[in-house]
Amino acid sequence: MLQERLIQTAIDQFGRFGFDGASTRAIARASGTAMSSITYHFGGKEGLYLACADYIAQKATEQNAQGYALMQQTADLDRSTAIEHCLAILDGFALTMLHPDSEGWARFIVREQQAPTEAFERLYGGMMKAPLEGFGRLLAIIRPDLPARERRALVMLMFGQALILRAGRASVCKALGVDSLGEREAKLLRSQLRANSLCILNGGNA
Amino acid sequence: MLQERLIQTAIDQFGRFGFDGASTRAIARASGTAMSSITYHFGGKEGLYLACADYIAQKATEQNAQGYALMQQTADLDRSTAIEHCLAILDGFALTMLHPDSEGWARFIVREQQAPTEAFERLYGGMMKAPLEGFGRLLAIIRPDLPARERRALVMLMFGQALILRAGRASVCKALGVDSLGEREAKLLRSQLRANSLCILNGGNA
DNA sequence: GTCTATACTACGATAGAC
DNA sequence: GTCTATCGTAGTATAGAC
Repeated sequence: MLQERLIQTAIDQFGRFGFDGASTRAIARASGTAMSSITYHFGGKEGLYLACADYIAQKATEQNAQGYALMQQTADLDRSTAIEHCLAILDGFALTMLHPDSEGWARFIVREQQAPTEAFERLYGGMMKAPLEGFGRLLAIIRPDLPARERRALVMLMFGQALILRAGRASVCKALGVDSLGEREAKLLRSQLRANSLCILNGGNA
Repeated sequence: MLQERLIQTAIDQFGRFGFDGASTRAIARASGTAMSSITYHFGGKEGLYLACADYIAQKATEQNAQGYALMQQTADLDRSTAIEHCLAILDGFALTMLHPDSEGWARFIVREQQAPTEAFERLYGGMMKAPLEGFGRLLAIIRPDLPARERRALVMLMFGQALILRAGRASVCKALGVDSLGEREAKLLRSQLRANSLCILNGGNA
């Protein structure tokens, strides 16, 4: 479909060059159509930008369906099961951050976080709010000693460990002495993330 | 000085709009000079961009002088002192990420990490390499059980917890239910970061 | 629906006055 | 060293053909 092709190209270009740096001409050309198609389908450059945010949120939600499942029925979970769910969710997030496919849209999101616009509202509501709150509910089971405020802070810090794999990718590569993160590095980082997370989750009882 | 004013303005504009999105005209205008001054002093837009990277690395190094001090003499430290040094360094990094002043140049760096250019080489060599390696040496004292490879991964994951306070600022604010991170939130996040880090550093012995 | 053609604005680089 | 003026290029938006 033309609209989808335009959006996919646009996500890459907006992520790479930013809203101002990307050009509708180049996006249209790379999508094999004329620039005025963007005006027709999305009303202009800004409409296309917002459509990109919606598209990312929708695709991410679809792709992370099993992660969502782990966060839904949190009512009657025992502690060790909740811990395994947390570890699985974090590992899933790390896998996404490590996966080459996330490069394009992750750039888009990281850029939005630096200077949030209307597009960020759609991204947060569409793909972040539910997972973060679900993770927080699991934490409530695992660390009942922590007040809700501390729990919310803890959620973000734990996700930060995985976020750096994308947002600080260049530094991670340098620090590990590699040009890119391959299978070997992914394995290393994921197992270290799991170990760290276990320490943190058990922190209240250590 | 005119050159410094140009650089400071440019860091803000490049960080906000990216290399292509920022305009030399706007940078010059906001600095109270003509666009051709950029050509004269820096050779052009790209020269100004690289000068920004050098400026950031230099200022960050100056400002973090005490953090560097904590990482130099690592030879004969006992374990609990090394732990306190690690916690202090991480807290210093978190403080920088939380400080409003870092907003401008942090945006510049986060952007560079997404699509590294020559400027990233200067940033890494000028302000990241030494701190990350120093932190790694402290970790070698604290967690002698960990191989060097695992240690390097651990360093990055730990810094990730603090990095999200800048790179994922918009999400952190949303998750905490605030519009911006004030004193209250800073205190909360820093103490939770300290608690997490203690758990991780003691992980090998728990 | 998708194209071409056009109007208008802004960009970076550079030459030359002072 | 800093300015103004100008050139060539590229941006978005829009009108109108098909």
